[in-house]
Amino acid sequence: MRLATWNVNSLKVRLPHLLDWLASQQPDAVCIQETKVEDTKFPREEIEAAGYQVAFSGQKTYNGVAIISRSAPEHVHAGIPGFDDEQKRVITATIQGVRVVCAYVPNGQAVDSDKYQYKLRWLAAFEAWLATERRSQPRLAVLGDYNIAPADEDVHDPAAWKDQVLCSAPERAAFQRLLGLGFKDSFRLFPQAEKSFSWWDYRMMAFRRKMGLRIDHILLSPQLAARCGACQIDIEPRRLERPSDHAPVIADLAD
DNA sequence: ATGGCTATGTAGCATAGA
Repeated sequence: MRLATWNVNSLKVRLPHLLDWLASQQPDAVCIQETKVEDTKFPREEIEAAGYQVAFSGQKTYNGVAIISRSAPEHVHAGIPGFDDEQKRVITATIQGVRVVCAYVPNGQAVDSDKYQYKLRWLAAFEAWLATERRSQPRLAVLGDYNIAPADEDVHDPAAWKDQVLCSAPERAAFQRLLGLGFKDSFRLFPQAEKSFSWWDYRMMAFRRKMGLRIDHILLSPQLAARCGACQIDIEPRRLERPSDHAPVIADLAD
């Protein structure tokens, strides 16, 4: 089973890239973030024509998440239960017996901002919910844009990013608490090239200069981690015309 | 160098991203 996550930064603009990528990579399920589209305007037909099914939770302009899968998504649920949030950041579905959580963690803007406080509150609610899910779902995968670079090796310039949003100690601690629930960061289950990143700023030719961060992650419960044979970041879509600023991350699980 | 791109909503720029 091939699982993937990709922040597309507008599903409308990136739909051609996504359809090409589905055809070339043949994933079984893809978690999409920043669709930026209302549910009534979701491009369902185009994706279904490519042989995939969809579950989505979106809004105008901002946020928005979707799960695209070969087989029918079952037991679909949007949001974090018990956490009141107008921002559409989570959708969950069972696919081929795997409970798949697609998450778009708040960016946080700056460590001294209200949005940063919202990010930390959001992460606390997310952790509490995943702790309960872990008990009932042995095959649990949490994919998405975490907006957290877990360690300095995930940052092109750790000194410049020290204590900045995406890299601050409270955010990294929140990420470690998720790992503390028993999840594995699938990317780090394997040897990886240095300067492996999943996001590069649009400005300053950051991609060409390899100035990025690794903030998109695939967390796997122990039972799934034991089945994981590979995890990679596919930077090819970042080279295209009018790319998303994020690259997809792919994990392969043995059947 | 505190900018530098890009997308959206909306018709000039403001907001947000990371």
